[in-house]
Amino acid sequence: MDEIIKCDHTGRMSGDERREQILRAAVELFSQHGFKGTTTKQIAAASGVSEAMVFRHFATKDELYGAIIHAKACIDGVNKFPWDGDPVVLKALAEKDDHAFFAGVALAALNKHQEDVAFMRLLFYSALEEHDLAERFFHEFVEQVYEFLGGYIERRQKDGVFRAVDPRIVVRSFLGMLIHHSLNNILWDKNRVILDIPNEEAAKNFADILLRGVSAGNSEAKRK
Amino acid sequence: MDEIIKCDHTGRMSGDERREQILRAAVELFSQHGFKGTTTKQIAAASGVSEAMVFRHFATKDELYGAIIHAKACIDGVNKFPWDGDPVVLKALAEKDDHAFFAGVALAALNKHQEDVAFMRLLFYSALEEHDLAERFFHEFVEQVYEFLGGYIERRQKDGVFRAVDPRIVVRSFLGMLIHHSLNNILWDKNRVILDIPNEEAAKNFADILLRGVSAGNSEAKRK
DNA sequence: AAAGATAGTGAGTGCTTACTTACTTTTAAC
DNA sequence: GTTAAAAGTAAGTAAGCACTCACTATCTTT
Repeated sequence: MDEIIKCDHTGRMSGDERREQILRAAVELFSQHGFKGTTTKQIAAASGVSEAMVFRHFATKDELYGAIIHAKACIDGVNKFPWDGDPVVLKALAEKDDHAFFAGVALAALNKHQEDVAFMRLLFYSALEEHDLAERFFHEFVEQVYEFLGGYIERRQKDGVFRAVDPRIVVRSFLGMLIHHSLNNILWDKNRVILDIPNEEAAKNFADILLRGVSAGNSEAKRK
Repeated sequence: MDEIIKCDHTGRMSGDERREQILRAAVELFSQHGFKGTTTKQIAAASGVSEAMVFRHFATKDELYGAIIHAKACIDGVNKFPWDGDPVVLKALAEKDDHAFFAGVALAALNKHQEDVAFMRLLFYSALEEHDLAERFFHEFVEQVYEFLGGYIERRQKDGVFRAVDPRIVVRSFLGMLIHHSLNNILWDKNRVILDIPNEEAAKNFADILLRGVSAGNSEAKRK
């Protein structure tokens, strides 16, 4: 009869609601202090419940970590490219508009990094601590990015637009620019002392440098 | 009279010797498991002494970490560029041989990263855990790299050889290629599944892409 | 209103942590 | 050869850790 939306953060919650809240708190804390640097007590406090409740939902701390991986991988879409469905990128891809394509990919990636700092930090912690997330992320996501971007570059090489370089080196260079830029903003230069530019500008510049860097030369044809 | 060199690793050591051994063990362990993931018991065991000895040399775990920072920063030369004193880079710098310069810088950096994986990991842990090392490294090293490389780029722009781009973006792109490549090899793709090339080749390719990417062009500019 | 299920807790468990104390062994200077 | 400093340790300590258990409060179903 009365289907009141439960938005009170204080009282008793349904199992699923509480489970998600614990998960959210754990993501935040693990991303801030790492797996070993976060205590179950902290997680309980951040979720507004007793420690016992945390262990009712997740048998061990490791299982909680595993659930985070699952949630991030399946729901949040680790398997999905940040530029998936982006009309600008899609159009550029179809029309072989190199600059729009690489700038679009770059912008989508930079925006994603900026929006989900917690996930970025989690990813780096998991790589250092050698948890599953890092390996999984690498195989399920990074390798596909190399395939996708590398494939595009290969096609453009066949078109005679890009010069002959190992496409994987080109992808590495490009991802290097993007990820290093985001990493700088997240980890080292949070106040953007060295370089403070909007993502749009950064994306354009990175795409520009890369494309000029791999173009077959200006005298030749551009499009086939 | 008898000045026998002490090289036995088993028996009693002088204070300084033991201190250094503890430091070495701590560097290795902190770089592997992070600050919070390493116990003083582990450090003691790895140094071949009791835990009490660790605390005789370093009053707290934090002080031990501080000593590592100091050692890495002052002795190991965080303030020094990996390419400092490199004859190839020096010659290229004097002769304004752009490709030799950037390839030389890249190679020196990549080699340094490969040789001192422990330091790289320590640096990333400290950035995530927000210890002093990260901030110090940034201010005492990274900012100088931007100044050094940015200065070179600026000069070449005045020479009319490089096109007009914010030099800091160029530096970020270049460092991005280098650091991301090393990071990939250290953290994610240890078996070099995606890309397995010697540092020389990587350095050449990165320099190549960057230089073509920022060159003023032999006939005409491309955009704008 | 009774009953069963579920949300929730306080007060533990045994183990590990960073750090200490009281004590013994080795070295070296006189 | 005595002695005093320095190298070294075994056996602690209190606090903190992941995790448990016995129990209560609240909701839902009938």
